[in-house]
Amino acid sequence: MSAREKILDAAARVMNEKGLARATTKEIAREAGYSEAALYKHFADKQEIFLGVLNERLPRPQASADLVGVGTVIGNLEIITGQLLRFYVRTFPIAASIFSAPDLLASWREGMNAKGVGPRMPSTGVERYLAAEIEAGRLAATVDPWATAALLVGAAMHQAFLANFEGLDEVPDADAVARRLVSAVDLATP
Amino acid sequence: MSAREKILDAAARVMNEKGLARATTKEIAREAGYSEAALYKHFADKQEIFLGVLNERLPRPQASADLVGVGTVIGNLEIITGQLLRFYVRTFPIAASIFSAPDLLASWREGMNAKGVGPRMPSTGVERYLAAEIEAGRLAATVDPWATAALLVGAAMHQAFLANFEGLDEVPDADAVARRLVSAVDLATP
DNA sequence: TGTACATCAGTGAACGCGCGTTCACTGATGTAC
DNA sequence: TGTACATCAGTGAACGCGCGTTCACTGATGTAC
Repeated sequence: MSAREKILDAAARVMNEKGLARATTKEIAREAGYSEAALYKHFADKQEIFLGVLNERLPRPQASADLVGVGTVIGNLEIITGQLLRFYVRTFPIAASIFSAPDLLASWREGMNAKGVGPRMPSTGVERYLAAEIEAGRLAATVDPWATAALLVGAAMHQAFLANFEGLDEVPDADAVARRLVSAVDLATP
Repeated sequence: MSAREKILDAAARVMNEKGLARATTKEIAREAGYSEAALYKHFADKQEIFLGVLNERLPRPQASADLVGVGTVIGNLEIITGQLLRFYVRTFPIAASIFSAPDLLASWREGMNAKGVGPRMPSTGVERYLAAEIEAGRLAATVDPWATAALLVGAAMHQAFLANFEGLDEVPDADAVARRLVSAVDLATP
């Protein structure tokens, strides 16, 4: 593994364990097993290390397009919601940190915009899945894909927030929570 | 207004505008119109200022108990969801910041636990409201108060997060968003 | 094959700066008699 | 009423420290001929 990758791994670990405020060049270098000076052979400055972590070390949400038409819609939404709970619980600590440094947040947002990704990916993914199931005649046309996606994705993020707030690294009984959330949305079949 | 209150106001403003990372004693003092030394006449250290802001300057979620039995359940949930959107959009920047400083997060959590409040207040509030409406016979007993509250509160927080991420200070079309979210949960009447 | 040189990841030590905090002090206000 | 003293919010200047960053250097590896 290249030094660059080791440094990003180390930085991600420090950010997760000690928080952005204590993710200093000294800590990152120590964790990576290099001198502080070595960081500057691979990154222009500290902010570039953080951007590297955000862009290359945050978990990616899973795509749900391949579930269209298979199994049951409710079963699929339970799977998707479970994945979202796991995704957000791992993403939250670092992603939330960034709000303490508006400069970093702005750089990250610009980078994301340039690549056409961003924090709406999970909800637009679920929205597209629901629209496809309506199209496939497996879900009533009265279902609002945007709102339903907003509810499930939002609830997943919120549960992940609560778990992180309490110092947990996973949402307790994630699958049961996912089932209960899905059962409370309005999902008429045609 | 006492110096203590002015300092807390100033700190809250700096935290909102420049972020926790740049909320230095110098900035807070300047914003408050005092010398840095004056801060230490009213607070033991910088962390105590931050805890003061968290405990005394974060908006409080509104209670929804007084809505039971009046108007319509759906109308009330739209009002509640709209309030949640406004609550979270103002709370989010500072609350999220805290995840960059786990020490501060831990102190805050302990203080909250001691007072019996915490980040579950909005969802338990909505949950209690729904349970009361079921009790009052205005909502089917098949509705799951916990899950319904988790969906609406979660979606509100998520929409607030998206707005903040984009640098906005309010959720666009909050009332329309609230209506659409409420319409997508399963709310059978008896 | 041997030799001279170029490249480059990595380092120890130092740099200046801004941070949180403390110090000795001031001056206004209150209190005792 | 006047005087002596106590209290206390607030300050300017300084403190030491840890931060991000740079510097001159090393030594291993690759390359030309």
